[in-house]
Amino acid sequence: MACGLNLYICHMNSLTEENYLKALFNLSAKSGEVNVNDLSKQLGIKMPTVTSMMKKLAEKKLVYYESYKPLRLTEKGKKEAGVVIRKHRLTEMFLVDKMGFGWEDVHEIAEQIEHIQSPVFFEKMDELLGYPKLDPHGSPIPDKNGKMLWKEYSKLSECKTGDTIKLAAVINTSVEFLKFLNSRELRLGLKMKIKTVEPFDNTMIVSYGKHLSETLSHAVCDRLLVEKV
Amino acid sequence: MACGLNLYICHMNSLTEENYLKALFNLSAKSGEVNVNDLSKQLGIKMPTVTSMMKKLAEKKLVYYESYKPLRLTEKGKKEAGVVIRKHRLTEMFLVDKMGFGWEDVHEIAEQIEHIQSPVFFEKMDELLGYPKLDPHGSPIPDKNGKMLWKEYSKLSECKTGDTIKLAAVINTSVEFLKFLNSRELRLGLKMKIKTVEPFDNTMIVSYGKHLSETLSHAVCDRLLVEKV
DNA sequence: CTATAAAGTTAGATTAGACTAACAAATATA
DNA sequence: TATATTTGTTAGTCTAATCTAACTTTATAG
Repeated sequence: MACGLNLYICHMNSLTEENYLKALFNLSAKSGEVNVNDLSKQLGIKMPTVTSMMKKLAEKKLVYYESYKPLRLTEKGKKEAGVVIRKHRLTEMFLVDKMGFGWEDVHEIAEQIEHIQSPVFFEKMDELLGYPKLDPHGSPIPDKNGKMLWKEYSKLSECKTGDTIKLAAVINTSVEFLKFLNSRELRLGLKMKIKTVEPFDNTMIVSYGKHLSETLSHAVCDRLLVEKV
Repeated sequence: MACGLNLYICHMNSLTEENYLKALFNLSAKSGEVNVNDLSKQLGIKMPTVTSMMKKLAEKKLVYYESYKPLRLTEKGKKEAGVVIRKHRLTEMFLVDKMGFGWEDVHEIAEQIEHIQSPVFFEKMDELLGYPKLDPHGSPIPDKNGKMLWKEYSKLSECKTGDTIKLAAVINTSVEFLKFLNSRELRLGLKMKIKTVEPFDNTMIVSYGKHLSETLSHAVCDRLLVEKV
């Protein structure tokens, strides 16, 4: 046997396999083509290990794998990755909304809870949360079939002076970045106006809430997704 | 490295080791002396595997191990087992009180969540629950140092005709038993009176709430802990 | 007090998932 | 185009956790 948590019938993916699928899914969404090297870096696992796992996942019909070619998830692989991401994002939402954690503190915990094998557990979360569509960082929560769709957002960095926009999602979810946003009282849903864009470094001066003139570097603006109002 | 969830600094116990510690702790509490064979049966793992794990845990100063002698946890082992059991029972309490699961449905899920490595996660649970002392089955929740103490309960099976008692805990927490108790509306905290004890098979006839005359087999009464009123 | 049964151990094999070293293919650069 | 760099693969090693087969020790029953 040996199926991770010796509780369930085996055609299940191990925790390790789930992490490969998830990483591959996320990288594909971000950068189109994904190489062994990308995945290796993303997971902090050496390339030969990644190669051999790809062969294994290809056997299980979860990825298409051909030597020296880019990696691609099969439909089955996308679905299973999507389900893990669903569990991750539902968990983040639960931790923030129902347990009072800050959005900067939930990733690490969700990273573990996403591997819990218990459909009812996540269904209950979903129900208690009122079937949310987005996680605390504005990323969409895939449906039960792992299907996920992003709304069409723009980057704040692409907006123009005079635009009025609403903060919709963060691209980077590192603790440091989120703490920075906290320190400026920048939250999702916030309406803000772009007062100036410095032409030489693309720094923006924006106003929102009590903040009448806040300066945001290009690095920051490039990591914020917004909806035009 | 390879420390289970490659997130934390290593002197940590693996999920597998935690399961051995927990099983040993629980068996010791129940039956005094614990043999390799007992632990083997409890975990569904063959004896040679148990022997080798005992040697490993002895290296880590978590158990005292001598060939052919009964197994015993060290103080350190008791503490670490206690902490896992604390996480298990806090989780069960959370699942019942905060998520609306029935007491018969929480064991499997808690069995997985108990291995989550995140002190703040369990501290938050504890806080949201108001620092409970008992889990949904009436078992004590160990403190942060893994220290646990049972109140002095009697078995219902040892009570006499005419006794008035309060249901305090269940010994067996199998789904079937808990569903049986549900079907009779038997819940912890319930006050009941013993009307008759059949002398030949120790069946009891009891009354409580709307149930004026309910018959409970010895097998049932022997798995219920009660407080005398 | 032996003989058998039960419990425990040793030795060796297996699997998943990781690694390094060495080689091969693809890509970029001079 | 030739060479160097980056990327990818192969082969082989390692560890944790499991197993089976065979042997040993302790307990049990005549």
